[in-house]
Amino acid sequence: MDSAAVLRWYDRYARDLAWRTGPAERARGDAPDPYRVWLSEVMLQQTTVATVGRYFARFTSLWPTVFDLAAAPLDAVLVEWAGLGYYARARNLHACAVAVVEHHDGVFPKTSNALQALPGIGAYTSAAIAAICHDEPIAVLDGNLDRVLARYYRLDVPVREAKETLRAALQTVIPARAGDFAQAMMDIGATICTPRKALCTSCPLRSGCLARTTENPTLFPIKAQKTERPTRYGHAFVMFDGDGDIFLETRPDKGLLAKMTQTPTSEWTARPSDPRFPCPGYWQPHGRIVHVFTHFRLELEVWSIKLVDAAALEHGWWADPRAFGREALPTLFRKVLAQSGLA
DNA sequence: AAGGCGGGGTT
DNA sequence: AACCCAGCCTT
Repeated sequence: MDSAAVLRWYDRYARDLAWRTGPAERARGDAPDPYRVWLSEVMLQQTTVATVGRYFARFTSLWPTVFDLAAAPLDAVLVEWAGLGYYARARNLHACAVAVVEHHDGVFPKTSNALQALPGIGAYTSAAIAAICHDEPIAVLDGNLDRVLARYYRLDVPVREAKETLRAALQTVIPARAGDFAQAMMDIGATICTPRKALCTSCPLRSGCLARTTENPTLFPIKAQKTERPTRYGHAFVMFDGDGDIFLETRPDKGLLAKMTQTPTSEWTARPSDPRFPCPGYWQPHGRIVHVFTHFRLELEVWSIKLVDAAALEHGWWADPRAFGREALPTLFRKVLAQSGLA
C-alpha cells in the first residue's frame, strides 16, 4: 500500500476539524492536545462528525482541561451529553478524567497500551490517541478503515471475522507520520471511499486496490446478516402542577439510558397493553411517539395530567420546562415532552 | 463470539 | 426506510 501517496493526498485534502492539528500545523511544530484528541475520539465513537461538532465546542468551553472535567459532577457531564447517545460513554468519560488526574497527575498516558487500560478507551481509541499525539506506529482501525481495507483487499468475509487480519496488514504499511497517516485513511473513508459511493479516480489508494477492478467496489465489505428489530410498546406519563412544572425522575443505574432523566413510564413490552396510571385522575391522551434504538423500536402512548396535590410523589423532582436545558433528558423523553404539548 | 447500547445524517 | 457512523463493554 502506497502510504506516501496517502500522506501527499492528506497534505492537500485533509478535513479541517475543530479538534484536529492539521498537516500544516504539524509541520510547523504544533502538538495536538491529548485531552482534546481524547474527548473528540470518545464523542466520535459511532457518531458522525457533524453531530459531534457542537458537543465538542460546548465541552471544551465548559471544561478546557482534564482537571476541569474531572472536577465536574457526573450529573453535569450527563446533562451536557444528553442527546448524543450511548450514555455509557459519558460515564466512562468522567471516570477516565478522574483516573487521569488521580493516577497520572493529569497527563494522559503516551502509549496505546497504557491508554487502553482507562475506562471507555478501547482498541480503536487508544491507537488513535497514541498515533495522533505521539506518532506511535500502530494500526488505527475504525469503521472507515474497515470499509477502505475491505475494498482494498477485496475481503470476502464480513469484517468482524477478519478484523485481526486487517489490523496486521495495516500495521505493515504505517509510515513515520503515523498520526497523519491514521487521520488520512479515515478522511479517505469519509470523503472518497464512502459506504454508497467510491470515487476511485480521486483515491490515492487506487493503484493497489482490488475492489477497484471489480464491477462495483461498494459491494465490499460483505455485510453480515442483519437481525430484525423488534417493536416494544409502553406508556409515558407527563404530570404537571399548577405552576406548569413537570415531574421528572432518574432512570436506574444500569441498562438502557442508565442514570439519565425521564418522565415516569410503564414497562416496555412485546405487546401493547392498557395503561396503568401512576395515580388516579383525568389523564389526557396525546397520541403516540415512535423512537428507534439500536436493537429495538419503541412506541409510547403519551399521557398527561394536572395534579393538584403533588406531595405524594416520591424519588423525583419538579422542573420548569424552560430550564430543561439543565436536565439530562435523552432524546426519547424530549420527544415525549414535546408530544404532550407541555414542554 | 455475540449482543446491548442512542441518535441523527445521508441516500 | 435502510444504512451506518473516528466503538466499548459485558456475557
